[in-house]
Amino acid sequence: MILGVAIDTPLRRIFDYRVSAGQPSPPHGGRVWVPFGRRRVVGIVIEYREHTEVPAGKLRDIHACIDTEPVFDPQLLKLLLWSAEYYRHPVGEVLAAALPAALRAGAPLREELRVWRLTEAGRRQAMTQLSARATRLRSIVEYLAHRDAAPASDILQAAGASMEALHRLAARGFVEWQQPVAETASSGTVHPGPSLNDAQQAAVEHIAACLGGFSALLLQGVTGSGKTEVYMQAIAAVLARTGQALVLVPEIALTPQLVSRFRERFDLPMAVLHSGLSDGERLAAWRQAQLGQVHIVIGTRSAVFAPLPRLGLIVMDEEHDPSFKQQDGFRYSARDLAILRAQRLDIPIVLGSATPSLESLLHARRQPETLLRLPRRAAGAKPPRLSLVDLRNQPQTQGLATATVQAIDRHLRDGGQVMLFLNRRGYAPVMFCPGCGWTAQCRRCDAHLTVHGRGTQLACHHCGNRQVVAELCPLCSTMLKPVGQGTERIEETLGLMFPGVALARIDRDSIRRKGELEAVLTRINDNEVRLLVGTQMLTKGHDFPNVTLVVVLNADQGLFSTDYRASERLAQTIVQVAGRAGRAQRPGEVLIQTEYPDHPLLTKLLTGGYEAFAEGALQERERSGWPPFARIALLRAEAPTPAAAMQFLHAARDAAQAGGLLACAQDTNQSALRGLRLLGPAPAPMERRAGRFRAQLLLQAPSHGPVQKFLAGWLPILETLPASRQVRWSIDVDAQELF
DNA sequence: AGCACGCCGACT
DNA sequence: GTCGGCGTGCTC
Repeated sequence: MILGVAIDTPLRRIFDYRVSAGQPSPPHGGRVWVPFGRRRVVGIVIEYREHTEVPAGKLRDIHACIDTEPVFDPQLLKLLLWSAEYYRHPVGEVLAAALPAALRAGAPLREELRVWRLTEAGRRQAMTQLSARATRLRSIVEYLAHRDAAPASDILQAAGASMEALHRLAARGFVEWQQPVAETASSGTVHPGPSLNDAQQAAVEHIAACLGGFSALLLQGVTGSGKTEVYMQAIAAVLARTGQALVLVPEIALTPQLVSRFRERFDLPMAVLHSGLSDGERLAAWRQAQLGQVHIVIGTRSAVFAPLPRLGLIVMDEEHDPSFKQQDGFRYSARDLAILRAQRLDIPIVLGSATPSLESLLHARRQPETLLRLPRRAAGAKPPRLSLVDLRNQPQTQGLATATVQAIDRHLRDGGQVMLFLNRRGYAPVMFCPGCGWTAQCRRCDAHLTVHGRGTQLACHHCGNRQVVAELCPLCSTMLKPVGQGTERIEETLGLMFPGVALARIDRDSIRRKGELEAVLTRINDNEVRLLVGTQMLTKGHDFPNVTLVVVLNADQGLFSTDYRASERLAQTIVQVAGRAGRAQRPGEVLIQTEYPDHPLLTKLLTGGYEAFAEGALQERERSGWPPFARIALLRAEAPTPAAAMQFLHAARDAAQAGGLLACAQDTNQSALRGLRLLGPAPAPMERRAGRFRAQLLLQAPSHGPVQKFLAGWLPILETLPASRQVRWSIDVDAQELF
């Protein structure tokens, strides 16, 4: 019998192994130990065959089976195999990404029920009575001597012994096993939620009516409209049918507060899955999910692969968030895979957002019955009033326009809280020489160094490189000057303008440890802090009931980007930040500082809100042939020299030409590659990063069929290109950021 | 990615 | 005379 085995390696193929007739054969989707080169690795069986093309001299036997049951159920395995193919990523790495590290390393699938310990006799006499030559037995005793009890797998691994050795010790009365204490089951009740408004009620009823079949529902609710409440009541309906629910959120930062709201409502076993867990915690959560012991799983991106035997509903919160697309390695979109998973399981998925992705809006436009709207804020709070502050015609102090300062002062005196949003951490983005125009650049990136610590330190935000700042210009010895504003400097300026007003800054530099964010948020909600400055961190999900004024300090950054998605991101950010204002009784005000008050993005957003902006953006995308009206993939390359990266991409392009792949694309009749184009290669917008030069080649087609067809023919050729050895290259299907 | 083999510079 | 640099070749 021949097994097709997926191995955690960047090689884009599976490896065939033999299993002899007498050996126990592992299940499909189960793990095996196999010899691989000179290593012994864990692989996952994904094919059973009678024959193989592999020459007999190369074919090897598997070493051992690890599992008697699959680690991935057939549905999940199929989804993973599909993903590997779709994202053109090596299967072994894809399967590894979906498995907790412990299982990747060969840990048992099921938690071991037995723990082994030394008996009293073993503790006193084993070392003296055991033969000096029984090294394995002695090391087991030694291992157990300084701990209470341990599962067999730990003991055997540490002692390098086999189960037989443990049994021999048991026979001599030196060790014994016992069942660990069973966990207490939770009561399994769902507390009633608050009463819903009409829109919420309609949404919950609609979702509940969809249970048991596939539908992709967009829950478009303005910030503060009570989306979480809708999720929870919809989940209650699934639980009532004994189903499991999967809740996906963009960031770990959002999980603690969401989890605590869920725990208050659901007195049921739940699990949390995110990158902040230890290997042991992740393994435990994964096992509980797989055994169906937990009813709800809340997790970040990779939780889309969580094993859930009775999955009945998927909820994806902040569905538009870019962190649902993995940005390195296996570049999957958790959003797209969650929809696919729901479709294959024939269950509904709820995509929630105040600022839906254009993909979701297009889908809702084509199938209006899938759109659920929450147009009003839940607690009867009024929507915030947005206005622009024209930076061209008034004096500013350190990036704060006079009108802005006056507004801040007014809100503070009225007893409100003020939040300032600036997507730029540090003190100043540039260190500049007034004498000769020199600026401090990163040695390894095409970027300015950012000034930190009131001008005492320089740091590169792209490669992490840090250095102490020189006071004088290295060229002309003039005193250097920090130019522009970051959150640190805004904090300093506000401190001088509003002495005595308690101030907090929230960004990656000020929030270092776990729990620090929570602590600051508590101080804010207790009204201890009146002025808040922060980056993205402020925009995501947190509730600030006392904030009455929100200021967006530099909206202009995203207005003229080359990235086709930048304007969508900017609009989403502005609307999300604006949504932080006036969530309780007091009405909110939002000020957006700009040099371009007539820019269509801003005027659309102000007069018609996110929907008007999105409408315009969709028309623009349709006209120019970008997603969601087309599909793209990006071939990225990075190398120690700019020439090497470009050479590889040119070679890749030529190879497509030579292989006839592009000729088909230009053929106007029924070619499978119709309408496909290659654009570039071109250097990345920031060509040099961390000392490596980056370039990209863009693939564009009217639908994903041609993209897939093209990549299937192209990738095997790329692997054989001589130029590929000089570069690190990767393919990004449905790329979201153009480098 | 690992890991080993293999052929040229500064050291016990 | 050896330790060790990373080029290149392979993994069923």
